[in-house]
Amino acid sequence: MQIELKIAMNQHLFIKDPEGSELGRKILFHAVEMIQLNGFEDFTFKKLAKNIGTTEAGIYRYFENKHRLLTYLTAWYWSWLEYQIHIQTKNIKDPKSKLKIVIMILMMKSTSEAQSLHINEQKLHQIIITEGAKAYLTHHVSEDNKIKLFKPYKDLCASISNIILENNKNYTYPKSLASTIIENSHLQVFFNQNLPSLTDYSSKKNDKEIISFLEHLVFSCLKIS
Amino acid sequence: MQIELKIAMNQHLFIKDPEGSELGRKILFHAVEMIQLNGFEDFTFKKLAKNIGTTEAGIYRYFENKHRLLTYLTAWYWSWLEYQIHIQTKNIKDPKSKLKIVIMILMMKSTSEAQSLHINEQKLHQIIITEGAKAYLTHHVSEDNKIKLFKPYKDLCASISNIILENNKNYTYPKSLASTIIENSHLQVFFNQNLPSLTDYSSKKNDKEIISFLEHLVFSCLKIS
DNA sequence: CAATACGGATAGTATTACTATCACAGATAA
DNA sequence: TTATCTGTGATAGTAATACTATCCGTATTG
Repeated sequence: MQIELKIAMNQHLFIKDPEGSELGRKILFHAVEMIQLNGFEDFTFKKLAKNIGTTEAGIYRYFENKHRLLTYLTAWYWSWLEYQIHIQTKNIKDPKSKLKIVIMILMMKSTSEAQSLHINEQKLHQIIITEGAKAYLTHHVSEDNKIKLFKPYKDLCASISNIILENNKNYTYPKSLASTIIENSHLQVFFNQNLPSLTDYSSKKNDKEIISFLEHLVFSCLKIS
Repeated sequence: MQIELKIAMNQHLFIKDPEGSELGRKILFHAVEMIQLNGFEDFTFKKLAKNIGTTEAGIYRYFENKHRLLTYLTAWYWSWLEYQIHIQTKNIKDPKSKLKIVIMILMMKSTSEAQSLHINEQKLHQIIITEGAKAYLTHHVSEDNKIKLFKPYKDLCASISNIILENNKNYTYPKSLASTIIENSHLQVFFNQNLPSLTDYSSKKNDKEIISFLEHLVFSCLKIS
């Protein structure tokens, strides 16, 4: 059984809904391929158009500019993560197990059967590791925030925050700890792959130690052994 | 007494040493002003040249491109931080106090008397919060790493890592924890200023709670009460 | 049948990110 | 003293980027 997944996206993230047409879906698919392969700076709408077989103007009918497309992809990713957390923890009683599942999902070691057809989640995860922070590290973050572009991130953070509080209802900084483990789960992978002397992991391929580090960090903060 | 501070920079960070000439120092000074004011994306060599009263070609004699200039500024910042940690902890015996000083320095709440004449450390700190990660979050991070552009970051991380081990010599991930608190000290400030619902702080202006969060995190990991 | 949506094709502009060349003034070295 | 080197200014030019605009055909729908 293949369950298709459709995530509702904020209207301001696009001009025309890319999931609603063939060309739109091609844009998403090829954008993910290209950004993952050569990075966001090298990525241009002209190259994307050429890859798809359409024109630059064709892409601009869907997205205002490439930064908005990146914001779209990150928003999609946050929503997808929150959905994963929701379905994979809903039948779990033990709060500690829930938190471990959250970390596994953040590290992409656990995916439910539901898949998106035109967005490759593994490749998108790789994009988020390197480019995700660029979606909000801008001079226009406040305007973007006003039109709710980062709502999926906040919702994800709130979900994880609640699971943190289930583990220790007296913990003072549940949201800060949530944003810390979200960002740090990406950063530690990036460092392990590219600047390993900023970490202590013995293997570049295996993420077990990163997971162990993150679990230790979270459970230490929450005083759970 | 004014103590001037001169930081030795990797030769690959520039074409001509900007600290060695009047124009070079103007480039650094105005680059910091401009990037802090309007962000790195808006910053161009043409605008910088106009602000200084020189030409675009004049800037290119000092830096290959604007990304390399950003890398220069971040490298300078890491070196400066490590120096601050060195002098401000050298007479401290208690490892826990040392670690608290490290956190204060990362949060720019503690500066020694030595100052740089043409680089404003407070403004540079603001730049690092928003733009610092962009220095390494690139497709060419490995090549940049090969020519040692990130050595100051690694040295800083190693210094903090050693102080962590002084607190708990059995802790398994001292460098990972060091890179975590470095990056997170910036991120939590950014979130507090721009996306506060990702945090739990009550004041946008006061960093006390961020410091308290970071201290709790570190000392929990190290099992120190 | 008319209206509208979708997308292909072409053109054009301002800005960005450089590269190259020439000229000149002041310091230094032979 | 003359030659040279260094630092900077001035000007020009190019390829690519990041858009914007217009036109036009085709498919869908009401």
